[in-house]
Parts: sequence; C-alpha cells; structure tokens
Amino acid sequence: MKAVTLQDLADTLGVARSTVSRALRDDPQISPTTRHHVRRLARDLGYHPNAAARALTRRHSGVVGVALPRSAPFVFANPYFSTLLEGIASVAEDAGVPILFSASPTPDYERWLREGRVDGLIALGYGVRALDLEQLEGLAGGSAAIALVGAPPRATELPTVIADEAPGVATACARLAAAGHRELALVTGPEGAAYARARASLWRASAASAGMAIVATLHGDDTQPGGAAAARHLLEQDPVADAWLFGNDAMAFGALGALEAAGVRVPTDVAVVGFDDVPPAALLGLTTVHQPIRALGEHAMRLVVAALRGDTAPDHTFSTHLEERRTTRSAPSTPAVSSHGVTEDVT
Amino acid sequence: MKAVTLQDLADTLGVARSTVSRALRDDPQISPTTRHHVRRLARDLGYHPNAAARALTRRHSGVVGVALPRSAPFVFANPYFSTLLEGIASVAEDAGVPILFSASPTPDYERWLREGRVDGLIALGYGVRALDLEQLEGLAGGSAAIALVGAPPRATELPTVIADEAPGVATACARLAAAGHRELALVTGPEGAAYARARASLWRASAASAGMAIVATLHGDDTQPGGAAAARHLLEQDPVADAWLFGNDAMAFGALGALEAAGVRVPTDVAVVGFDDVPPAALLGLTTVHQPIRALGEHAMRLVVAALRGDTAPDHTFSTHLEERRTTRSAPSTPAVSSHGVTEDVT
DNA sequence: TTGTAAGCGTTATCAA
DNA sequence: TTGATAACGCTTACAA
Repeated sequence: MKAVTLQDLADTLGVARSTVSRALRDDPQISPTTRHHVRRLARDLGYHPNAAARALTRRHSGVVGVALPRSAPFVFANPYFSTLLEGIASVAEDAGVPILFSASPTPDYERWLREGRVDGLIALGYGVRALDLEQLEGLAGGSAAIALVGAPPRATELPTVIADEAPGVATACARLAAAGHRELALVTGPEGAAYARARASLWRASAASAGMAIVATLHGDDTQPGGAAAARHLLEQDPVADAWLFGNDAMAFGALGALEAAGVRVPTDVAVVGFDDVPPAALLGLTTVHQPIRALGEHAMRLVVAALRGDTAPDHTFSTHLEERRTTRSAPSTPAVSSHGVTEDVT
Repeated sequence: MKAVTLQDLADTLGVARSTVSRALRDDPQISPTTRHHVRRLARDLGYHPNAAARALTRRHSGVVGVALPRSAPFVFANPYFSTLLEGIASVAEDAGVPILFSASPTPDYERWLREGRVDGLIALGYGVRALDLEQLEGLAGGSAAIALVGAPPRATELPTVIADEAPGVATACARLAAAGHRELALVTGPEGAAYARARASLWRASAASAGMAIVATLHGDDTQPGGAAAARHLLEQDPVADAWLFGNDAMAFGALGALEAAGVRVPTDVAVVGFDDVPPAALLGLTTVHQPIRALGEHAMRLVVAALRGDTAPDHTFSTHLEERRTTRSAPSTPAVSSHGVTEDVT
C-alpha cells in the first residue's frame, strides 16, 4: 500500500534517482533509451511524484487560492459568486491550475500564501478588509500573485478587477425618470461594506441628475430573505415609493416574492431594479444593471496566471449597462398622461 | 523577502529547532517559559510553518479534493452543483478543511490522491466512470477517504450519498394522473449517463402504474438551452403531450422560456415538472421533484471528514418529495369534467 | 526538558 | 549522459 517513490524506480533499474528524476521530466540531456526504460517502469509501477516533496524543493505549489468573502451558505447560495467562480475556474482549467478555497470568514488566505500552500490568490469582494489589504500588499511585493475582484476598502496598488457602475446606473435612472418616476426607494447592501456605500451614492447622484429623489433608504444584507424583509418595510411607508432600487439581484428576487404575496403589481404599482444581472434575473424578467460577472472572474484569474509566469497581463476596463426587462415600465409612447417634457430625460 | 523558518527561530533563540517545533505545537513535555519565548518570537518574526515540508513529514496534506463532473462553465452555471458545493463547503468550513478543486474533465482527482495532494475526495455525479471507479476503490483500500455523490455507474463498496427518487416521482405521477393527464413527454439527461437512464426508467414505471404512458422521449444535455431546444421539438409533435417531465430543473427552465415565447400557457396547455428543486425553481414557481441537495453535500463531506479521522460516520438515507407549484394544475375539485374514478389515483 | 540526527521524496549542483 | 550529494523545512525517535 506504500506509494512508489523515485528511489524505488532507481533501485529496480539500478540507476541513480537523479537519473530517474531527469528522465521523467524531459531533461534535454538524457539518453533516449534510459528515458524510455524509466518511463515504462514508472507507468508499470504506477509512479506518481509526491506533491509535497516537489513543492518543497521547487518552492512553489502551482495552486491558486480563492478567498471567499463570507461563509459557504452565503457564497454558494448567491449566483453572483457562482458566476464569478465560473469565470475563475474556467481560466484556471485552461491553465491547468488547481484551485484551493475555503469559505472561512477568517483571513486564512493570507496564511496560505505565507505557508506556501498557494502561489497566488484571488480575493473576492468585501472579504478584503483594510487591515488585510496591507498584508496582501506586502506579500505581493514578494513573489505572490494577487488579484482583487470588486472594490477594495481603499485605493491600492494591487491589481483590481472591477466594472464601472456609472453607465448602467445612469441609464437606469434615465429610464425610470422617463417612465414618470420621481421618488425612489433604495435598498443597499450591508452598512459596513465599502462597495455598498459607493453604489448607494452613485444611485443618489444619478437619480438627482435625472430629476428624481431617493426618499427612502434601507440597509439590506444582500440575501433574498433580506430583500423580502426590506420590501415589507417599504410597503408600510406612506406613500409607497413606486420604484425600488436594489443593491443586488438577490434582494430584488426576495422583494419580488414579497410584492407578489402582498398582491402588489409589478411594474404597474412599483417598478423594481436589481443589480448584477445574475442568471436567474433573466429567468424572472428582472430589470437590472448588468455587470460582466463572468468576465471579471476570468480576467482576475488571467492576471494571477500571468503573474505566476512572471508576465504581466494587459489591463482591462469593464463596464455596465442596463438590462431592461419586465419589472420596470417603459416611457409612455403617448405623452398624454404625463406632464410635458418628461421624455426629455431619456438619453 | 525570504520566509522565516524553524531554524531561524532556533538560531536567534539559541536552541535546537526540535525544541522550537515542539513549543509551537503544544507538546506536553516542554517548559512553559521556553514555550512562551518561542511563541512570542514566532509571532514577532511572522513565522508560518511551510505547508509542503509539513505535509512531507506528516504524510498527509489535510486537504480534501472535490472532483467536478464537467468543465467549469457547466458546473457553476448549474445551481444543482452550487447547492451541493454549499453543503460540502459549509461542513468543510466547520471542520477547518480546505478544498481543492479543478473542473477538468480529466480524472485529475485520482492523480491528486496518489500525489498526496489531497487526503480525501468527493466525486460528484457522473464524473465517475466505471474505469475510474475501480481505481478509486483501490485507493480507498489504502488510506484515502472517498465519498461519491450521486449514482455511480455500477454498484460499489465506496460510500455513496444518494437520495431515493421513487417517492417524489410516484407522487408526481399520481398528481398528474389526478389532474387528468394520460400521455406524457419525457426529456432525460445525457444518453450515456447512468443516472439519467435510471431516472427515465423510474418515470416510465411510475407513470405506467398511475395509468399514464410516456409517448415521447428526448435526450437533453442538462442545460437550459438544451431544455429550450427540447421544448421546441416537443411543440412540433402532433398531438403535443400536455405534461412534460424533465431530467433536471435547468432544462425545465429553458422549456418554460421556450413555451412562453411560443405563447403556450403553463399549466393550462402543458404542465411542466422539473427535477432537483434548485433554488431558482421556487422563484419561478416550477413544480419539481425535491432532492435535499445541500444535505447530500453536507453528508458527503461528513463522511470524508470522519474517514480522515479514522472514524466512520453514520449512514443515512435521503428521500425526495414533490414540490407542487404553479407549472402543474391540481386535480379538478369538481369531477364534472373528468371521467369517473380518476381521482382515485391520488395518494 | 532539550539536543542530536535521521528521515520524508524531490530537485539541483557539481563532478565524473 | 549519469552519479553523488547537498539542500528544501519540518517531525520524531533516541539520547543526553
């Protein structure tokens, strides 16, 4: 039951184990015959190089870690992360790089880098706190290949993959204004999260310049139940805002369910706009700000793979746009009902 | 930029590195003072044990591999796998076990085990072929901790986590029959997949004993577009079966889209039943056979973690049930329209 | 309680 | 082209 080692091969072949090692790795200076013999024996005996020993001498593991921002139930229940992982994993697959992950909220990932368990790291979203960021920057100064996905808590030199949210938000506001909305409700992400704050102020600014106001702001937790709860709160207000903006699609899904349960018609009574455009959004006909999630993941892994090879991958700027579906109403074709000039807001 | 090693600590402290090693690991026989000194220095210098060296001497890595059945885009686009991973990852998180994965279709995982890269393995679904199965059985005879999720291609001694599909399917057929359906269409999974074949014959048998017949069978590819394509085919038949059974929810989602595009009303014109009950199914109101996907994943990881510790986890049988939602019609409350005796089929 | 020394399985350097 | 041999960083008998 013991594993076959290089020494075993060397012994039964009567050669030095360095010879075997070389034969197995296409070392240019090795006789074709011995190479052949060694390989045949290796196959016959089922030899597999020990990963730990190899990593120890080579001083790298060939593995890339992915740091998830929260615990497993949250991350895997959220299609945003699945889609990000889809992008990450598909590039990793092509590059032949195995991925190590743990959903632990503890910053295990920094330890992994230091322990040599992984050579590179992709840190997702608000899993990165200001404190960790400093550590990561130090590590990156060494040989670690690091990429961040999503807005970090502060400006950093670390390669960061992010999409410009302004275009999508601006279009959304323009459309909402054109459809006659004037007072909106906003359900943002967790209070502490930098990205949520940024997104919220972007919505506010865009709404203002489209001639609308945000009359109610709630903090959600980025989950579907959280969105449902927010919806119930919003429904209690008087008057109820007739267009609701969400910090992500998951919350919008929850709200849609709550709205249906309450017998409120969408988009007739209230319009709903999500954020991210995760796959189920299309299924449900949710109008949402589209982010190229999968492409973000792909690019992050590409950056890391390139850094691992000592190369540097080209930078790329991602954008967003509005995906208009069935949870918002379009601008009235006949301006009969609305007041004059309303349609001027449309871009 | 070089990493701090045990030797470094030993040198600056003037002790042997074995002493340092012991002090760092709560070795019972070590003086509290030296232990304290060592630990303080370790913290100050930012010492982190090298994972490769440790794995090399300890002969295990502490990592568990997850073998995905297909390539990344397929796996992560499918909520079934996300949910499975949710269960797997949440148990792993509690146990402090990192997860290594690659979505490569090649059986890399068997190599991983032999290379000592992972100590245990969870192989998902039809990623396991008959050939690999033999290898895995051999490995499990050694010290490898292996668990399978989903029906393997043939009977095996390997711990397998699976849900009994019969109850859910039986109820579905009973309800369909009660609602007046007599001729069904079935869209199964990939032709070669063992699980798809099993599921198909279960549907056939259950339908028959509920007095219905399956008049059309199509092979889908378990994806949403595949389901949409299947739906278009089914719509061309004459007459169109008025209840459609799908091998998984993803295909049912695709079909629902195609049906809507074709202007066919669900469930009035055709009833749709999915399989798995992935999260979006509830969102869409899809009637489907519920599998406890997350629990399956949790249990698989529990089996592996237990095996890693030399323990043995309790066996558990999972079941299925029908989740009735809006894509099937219920039995008529007044038996006026249907012939006598129809409602007798209801359990 | 601590030190010495022999591995763990591989790679790499230097001779031969 | 091949062979010794010294790392790589840690653990673990066995001594002291």
